[in-house]
Amino acid sequence: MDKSYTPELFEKEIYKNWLNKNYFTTNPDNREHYSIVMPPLNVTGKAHIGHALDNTIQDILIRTKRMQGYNTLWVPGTDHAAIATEQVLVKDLKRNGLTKEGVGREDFLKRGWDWYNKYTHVICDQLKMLGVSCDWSRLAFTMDDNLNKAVRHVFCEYYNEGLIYKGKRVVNYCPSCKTTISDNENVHIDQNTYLWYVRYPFADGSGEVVVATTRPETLFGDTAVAVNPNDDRFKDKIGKDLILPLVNKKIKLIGDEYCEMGFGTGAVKITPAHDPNDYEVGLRHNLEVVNCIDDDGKLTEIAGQFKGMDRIEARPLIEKALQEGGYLVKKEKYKNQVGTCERCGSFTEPRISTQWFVKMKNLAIPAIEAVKSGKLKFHPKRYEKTYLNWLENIQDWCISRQIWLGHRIPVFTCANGHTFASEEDPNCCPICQNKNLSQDNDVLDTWFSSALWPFSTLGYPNETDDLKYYYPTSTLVTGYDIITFWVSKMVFSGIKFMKDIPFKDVVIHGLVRDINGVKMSKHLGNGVDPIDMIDKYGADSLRLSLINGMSMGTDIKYGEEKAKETKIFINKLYNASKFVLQNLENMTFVPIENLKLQEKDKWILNELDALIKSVTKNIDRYAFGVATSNLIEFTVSKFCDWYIELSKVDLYGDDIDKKNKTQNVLYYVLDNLLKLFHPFIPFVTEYIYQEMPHHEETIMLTKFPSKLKLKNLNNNFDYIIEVIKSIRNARAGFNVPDNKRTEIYLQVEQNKDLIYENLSEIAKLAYGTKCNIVIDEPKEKCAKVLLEGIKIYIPMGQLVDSDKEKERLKKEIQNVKFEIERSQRMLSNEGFVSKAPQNLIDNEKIKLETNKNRLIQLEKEIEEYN
RNA sequence: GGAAGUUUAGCUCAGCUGGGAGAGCAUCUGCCUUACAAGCAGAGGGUCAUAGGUUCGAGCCCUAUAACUUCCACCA
Repeated sequence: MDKSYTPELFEKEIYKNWLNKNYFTTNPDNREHYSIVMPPLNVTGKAHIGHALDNTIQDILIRTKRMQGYNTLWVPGTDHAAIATEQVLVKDLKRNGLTKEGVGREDFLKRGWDWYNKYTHVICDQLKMLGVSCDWSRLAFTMDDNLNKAVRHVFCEYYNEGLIYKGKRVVNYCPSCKTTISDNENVHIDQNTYLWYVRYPFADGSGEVVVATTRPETLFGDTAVAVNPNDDRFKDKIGKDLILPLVNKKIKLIGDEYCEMGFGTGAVKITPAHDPNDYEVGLRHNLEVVNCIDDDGKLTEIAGQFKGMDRIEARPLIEKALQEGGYLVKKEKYKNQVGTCERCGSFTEPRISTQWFVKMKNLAIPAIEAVKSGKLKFHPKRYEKTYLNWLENIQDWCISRQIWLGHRIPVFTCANGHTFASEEDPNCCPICQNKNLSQDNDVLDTWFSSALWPFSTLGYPNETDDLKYYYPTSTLVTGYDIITFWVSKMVFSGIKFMKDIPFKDVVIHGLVRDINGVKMSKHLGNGVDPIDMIDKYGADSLRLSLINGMSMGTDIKYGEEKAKETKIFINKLYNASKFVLQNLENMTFVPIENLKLQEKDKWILNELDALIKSVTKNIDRYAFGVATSNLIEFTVSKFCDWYIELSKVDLYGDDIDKKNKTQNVLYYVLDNLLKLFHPFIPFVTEYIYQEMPHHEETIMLTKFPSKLKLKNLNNNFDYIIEVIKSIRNARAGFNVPDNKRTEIYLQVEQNKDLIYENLSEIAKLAYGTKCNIVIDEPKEKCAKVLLEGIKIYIPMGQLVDSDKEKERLKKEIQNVKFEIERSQRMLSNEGFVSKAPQNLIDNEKIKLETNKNRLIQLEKEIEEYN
């Protein structure tokens, strides 16, 4: 082994070997299954740190379950990310002086496929660097033939059941991406703008109505002004005609509850084409729908002189025109929220258009029930609220997008006007056999295909063995940001088409933010590149740094420092392993249960047993951050700081039997520790494991440690640790440098066997040359340490300062007195004595007794100084 | 406007069903002890946001308050 941990020397090689040996590939058998479908990766570029987190968590689960004997399947996959990819391609075309319309749909789609073929392996290779143990032979893509088939099948099922319909709705439209976007993709941001007060005169000259608006450019699409029917100010004027400023068209003043009485001027302009509420009002009052903004976000003909201008840019000019026409009453500063496109950031326009929808009400009901009944669980539980809240207020799902990349809506119309959905591309109309067919131009929302992910990747709509065996999957791991986007859609789709929920546990993690808690973005350049971290610190360091200390569902502040710190820890583990391996020469392997263990051995095995329990428990409850903290704590503070140091006594000693015993324990503990660590840091554990004697082919297929079968591990070796620590403390109190070793004298009253067994250990770890058992106090000038059942003398000649020593004793007396008081207070509290558990009370009594004895000793001691 | 989360050492955060406050980094002191100086040993540092309440006992449960963060929502 190299001097220190150098992951770049072995990570790639190890992964290649795992792949070659097909360890990740699996098929149905008679074991219990554990399956996960990977949230599909967007084929738009590089993996980001969120991918690293999400996939590390999944890999931890898969690797643990695999070692625990389950048939573990992890299906990887990619998503066509229609809008994002289309944008990139359009930009690319533009650079070459082309347009998508220019090259045509067919050619454009071909370019899409070229893109996917080119970039799929980029992101997959990056995941491989992370060490993910998914079954690459099953890599799925949302536009694969089979997934395509699933999408069309599902669409037709919905369609034929009447759950899909075409309708007019006001939807969010991004003029820059030139497509409809879902409510979820419409991001509201705060905006400082103005409120324009505009005068709408009555046609008969009998005064005016003033309305306030934040969007004067939509004025051209106004087809009414609404007031509250109970508003005395306007009551009798309802039904009269108003003149629409600039357009000089007559529109009606209508009464509608939608207009709140106390709000604003009491009157609101109604633009059915460009506001969802106004559209509703329009329906109630049979208003005309006038589009004044076109597909490009430009004003239409109705805007007269402003025709062809961008809606936002036209604003100041419209304001000017209103002013000149005497229509502008005033303009005041105003703060409100506007919708922007999640992808490109441009202002979105609510817009009336014809779209395809899925009726959601009935689909949502069983999806709600699945969570409420406890069949489907979220971890942490609080995210069930997000999920339920959304489903309980569900709106119909707009599934059509006006782009080309993606699954084209399989609805056809023949020359005779028959419309039908078809799973296969049809030759003729099933009603009239007419061969002149045209297909709907829109494609489906990408979430339509990802909604089917847990079963489409397993072969649906075919009834495959995979589907029978692995569905429902076990766990879904994802961020809280797509609970509504994706998780909920998979649940109702699964229930609808597979008659069962798609997974039993949903594990929600937080977002990875930068070290200041700011969301990482290209724009800010504050992103941490996971590949960069892997290059610098190794994949294991990246993985562990993301997981350690994390608590599920809350955001992580992440900076390079964390990977750096983690690498230092892994180096420690690496070196401890190296120490063990270097000292196993001539070891006679003995099964641990056949060894006659020493107290220190029992102690470390006891600690190991506790570790196994807590790691297993915390993985089961998805508290990975706690599991790794425990592992690290054990490694550093138990194994390295104590057991390895203690082991040196026997390893370097003359007693062959003791040496062999210690070698076996070291081996046993390291072997278990590596296995416990493997799911979290797979590479380095495999690397070290391969250096171990008696190893199997790979650590990843070994059995995950379970509770030790050893008996009688209980012991009080902690007492020895206390002895050693108190000697170190006493020395430090006198500023004795660590390299100045002294003899140590012990007056032993209790725990004699334990102490005698560990005399060399105490000497070694407490900077002693030797421990001597004495009956009487030594004549030399010594620092004294008094513990329960033992008096320790450290001869330090000139270094001992009686005043200092007295100070130290005084301080100790103070502490002990405080402890005694505390115990007495508790034990004299009747409530405590009558209600607290017995073991607590007993403990307290013992403590009180011990401290009382100690106080007597200490006081005697200080007496001697005086 | 509705909802959720966070608030613990100088910094980043752990702390499972309530039973004497923890880690890492940073700081200070001493050590190149043959696994590791990317290290070892020791030390300092916290009215667990505030105010009440429940309890024999509260970082943890309840109620208010404050600050920050996030999600959802069509208010001109």
